[in-house]
Amino acid sequence: MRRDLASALRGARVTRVVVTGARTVRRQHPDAFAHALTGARLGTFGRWGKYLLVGLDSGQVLVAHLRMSGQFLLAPSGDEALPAHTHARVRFSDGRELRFVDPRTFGELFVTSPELPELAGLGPDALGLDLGTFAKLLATRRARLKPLLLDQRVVAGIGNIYSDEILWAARLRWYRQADRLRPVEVRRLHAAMTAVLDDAISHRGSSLGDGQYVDLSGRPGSYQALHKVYGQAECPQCARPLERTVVAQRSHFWCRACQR
DNA sequence: CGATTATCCTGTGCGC
DNA sequence: TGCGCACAGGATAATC
Repeated sequence: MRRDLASALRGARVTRVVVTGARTVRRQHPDAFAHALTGARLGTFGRWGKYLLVGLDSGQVLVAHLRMSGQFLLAPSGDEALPAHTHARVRFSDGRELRFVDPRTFGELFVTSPELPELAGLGPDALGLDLGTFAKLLATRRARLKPLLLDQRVVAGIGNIYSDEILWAARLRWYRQADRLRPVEVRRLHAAMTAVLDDAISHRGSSLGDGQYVDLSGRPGSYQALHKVYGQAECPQCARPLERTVVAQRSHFWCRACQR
């Protein structure tokens, strides 16, 4: 999504902002949000974990999180048909319009200072975390691996799908304690984290049956076809039925034979 | 520090 | 077909 936004909107000038969903812009008054954005030119497009960071020429930053059901959709000039659950619209000087669509309204948008005070406490991004730093981070945590990978304060950017895929690729069980991994296991976990996330991004993400996640043009990703365990019935390695266990209030899929 | 639970919402798919 | 229920990509506050 970051890459899509960057290639479509770098340098675009905001001419009008309409907020129709108060829950979507809830950290600040919608009028203040609209005011901070109107007239700004979009410059840089960053990402920290699951947060999208759009640098504005005003020096401020537009922060977005899609949460469970959020979508960014870019409509061509003249397209007036609004999708259901459109909560915010950002119009550009060339007539195009960026829509934030979000049925469950968990997603959010806000404009803040480049110091990103709202994101204090967010851990380092999972991509770009070197092995040594990752190993130190694990060595200080007693938590089990599945909850640890989901904890954005520890490592930012891994959700329920990818934590399952990463643990399977690393051949590690969800309840292994982070500070008790052997060095070879830490290396496997780090390699799996990097490989799974890189692969998922190059396949443009995972879109499940209800098509919630789509790209800026409304097209689904294709990584779901490569899921090894998430939502699957049997292990692609050993063909045995996968376990499905509730961990940290989420469904976790794992193989009793292949993961230790 | 770590785990567990409830909560914020709407849509979908299932069994009956 | 219609109804009630379980469940869904996430994060956070409260509680133990």
